[in-house]
Amino acid sequence: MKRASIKDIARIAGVSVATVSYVLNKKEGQRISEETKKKIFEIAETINYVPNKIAKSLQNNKSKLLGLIVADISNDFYSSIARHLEDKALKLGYTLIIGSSDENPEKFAKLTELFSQQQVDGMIVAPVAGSEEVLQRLVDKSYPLVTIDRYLKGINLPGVILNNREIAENTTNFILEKDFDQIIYIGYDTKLPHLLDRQYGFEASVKESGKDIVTHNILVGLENISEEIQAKLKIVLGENPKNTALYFSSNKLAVAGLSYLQKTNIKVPEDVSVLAFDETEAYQLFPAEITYVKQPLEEMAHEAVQLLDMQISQYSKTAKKITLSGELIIKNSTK
Amino acid sequence: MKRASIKDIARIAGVSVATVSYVLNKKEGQRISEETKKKIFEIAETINYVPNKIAKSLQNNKSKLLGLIVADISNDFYSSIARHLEDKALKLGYTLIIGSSDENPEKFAKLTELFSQQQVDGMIVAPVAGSEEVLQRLVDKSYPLVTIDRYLKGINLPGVILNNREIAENTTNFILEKDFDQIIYIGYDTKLPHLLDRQYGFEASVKESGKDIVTHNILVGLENISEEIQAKLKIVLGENPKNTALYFSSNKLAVAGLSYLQKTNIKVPEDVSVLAFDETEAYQLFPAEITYVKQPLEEMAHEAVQLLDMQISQYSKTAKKITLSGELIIKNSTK
DNA sequence: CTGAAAGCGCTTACAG
DNA sequence: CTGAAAGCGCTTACAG
Repeated sequence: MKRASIKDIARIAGVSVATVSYVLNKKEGQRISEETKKKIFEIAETINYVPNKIAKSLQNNKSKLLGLIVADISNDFYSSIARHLEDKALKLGYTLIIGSSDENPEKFAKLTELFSQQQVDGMIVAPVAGSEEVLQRLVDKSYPLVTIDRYLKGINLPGVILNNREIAENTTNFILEKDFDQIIYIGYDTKLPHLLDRQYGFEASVKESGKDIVTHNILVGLENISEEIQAKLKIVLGENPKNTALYFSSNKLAVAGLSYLQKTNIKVPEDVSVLAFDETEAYQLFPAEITYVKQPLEEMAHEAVQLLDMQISQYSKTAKKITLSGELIIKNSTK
Repeated sequence: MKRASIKDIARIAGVSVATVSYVLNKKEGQRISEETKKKIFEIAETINYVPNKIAKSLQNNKSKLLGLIVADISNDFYSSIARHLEDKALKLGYTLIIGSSDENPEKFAKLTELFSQQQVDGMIVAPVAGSEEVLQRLVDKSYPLVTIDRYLKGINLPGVILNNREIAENTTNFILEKDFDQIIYIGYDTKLPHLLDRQYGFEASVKESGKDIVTHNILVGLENISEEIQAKLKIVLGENPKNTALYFSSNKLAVAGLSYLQKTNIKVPEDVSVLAFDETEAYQLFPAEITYVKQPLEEMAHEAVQLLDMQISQYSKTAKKITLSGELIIKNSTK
């Protein structure tokens, strides 16, 4: 069906499209008679007029669309962020286009291209390894952009980030104080700086403590996380682990690891203590309540949208970074 | 910055915009010299030309945007669906705009309005109670639309749905065969037909079986699901439940309920058996593996996008419904 | 083989 | 108080 346009209204009302446009946009300055206004509103109502934002976009070069690229929208962490971003964006009149990169730089590049074609006013991205060039190109074109969750080395992008290194150090110190015989860091085999920061923070704290303690790093790929973690935990923990701490650097890893502890009947926190990054409702189903690092997701979303909106409105063109603090929520999985 | 347009290319190449447009869109019929073609492609490349889909949209009345409205994108179930929809949509050249309704008909209406203004080519919606009128209006305007997960009474919309009633009956029969003393259905206090179908299916099967068995319905609101379920389970299960089955009609409910069993140390499946609708990775952390009804999410997404695309392309204007079957995945939470 | 021109649905500076 | 007209970046039927 053909949708009603401003032209239809003008024709029916017997005025010009300009007048209709002025009235519908409630422009001051232009003084239109109350009578005409009323007539126009009535007609718009009855013929079910819906403004065509596309036409408006073309005119004023603002689509009111924001592109969001995450690794995978079905991941708890990202869908929570997406939800908060959606709310914040809506408040400023933006709607969200989403795409999942699957950690694939080609797909990431394709999504930026697609979004760019769709004329999004800006993008919020969780960059993948190998996407430096694509992002640099966007920045060079001064495309409004803000990173979230992640950041890349060797390229300076505006973004909101967690104090990964610092919170990793603090939380590792928290663990160290408890005098475990063995501490195991479970992370990703990755080049992504935000994850490496967690790992290095962990390692630095252990080293600094000067404690004579056994540590292991279990680093897994992105495929078969569960299988890999379970196999490696089996080796490192052995049959009868005692006085050991597990430090998981993400909720996905934690779920995989906890599942193993569950199956093998290893007691938390009696035998093994557990600390994890990020929340997930899954923790509710584990016998012990999990001590975790809480990321301020809502605040992150708020700052990200804010930062982006400022770039879009030209208030700011600098690669401003906002660092937010994680918070250790201590439960009973760490004795 | 000003983005390069087709006009810039034309000017530099010394040809008309029409020629550029033909070349860039690889239109046959128009026969342009290889030389001109090559020149145009080169210029497009060097000045970093990105086509403006907005302009194209205005011209051909196709935005290649699909609107997705779910109850809450941060919900596991919907973010999984969203992921599949994203993939399917991308294959057909569409990108996805998302919005969360929060079960609020006003917000739902606002989102449809917003998406409509953004000229989405069609919408995939999980309708909320009270959104009948808004949806009817869209249908009347023959706006391409398909429902997913949910459906409403008294309005005939194209959509893909689960065989809720049937799978509820079948799975209830599965439970009934096991001769429990008590079976408890945990569902929502709702008017949403897809959930009522599950409840009625359960009730019908129990009745039909003619078994002299105690049944309870625990129906909760949307706020404080956990607290409400836990309080009610406490009353119904008592201190020392035996030979009882719990039938959860969603994964959210199941997580809340399982969390309670966990805390109160009620053994699954020794004392209480559990069956739930939908998966969630959270189940991994529960001591017993949960028997659940698996919805074919990928297939649903596929059919939904297909159905929508057919409407958009005018192949089909009928309110076609596609019903897919749930599958009972039997694990050891049901003894 | 290529171009001039109209048009998609709006906005807005300008004129009256 | 209101309208004619140009323009946003494209596409496409038509003419040559």
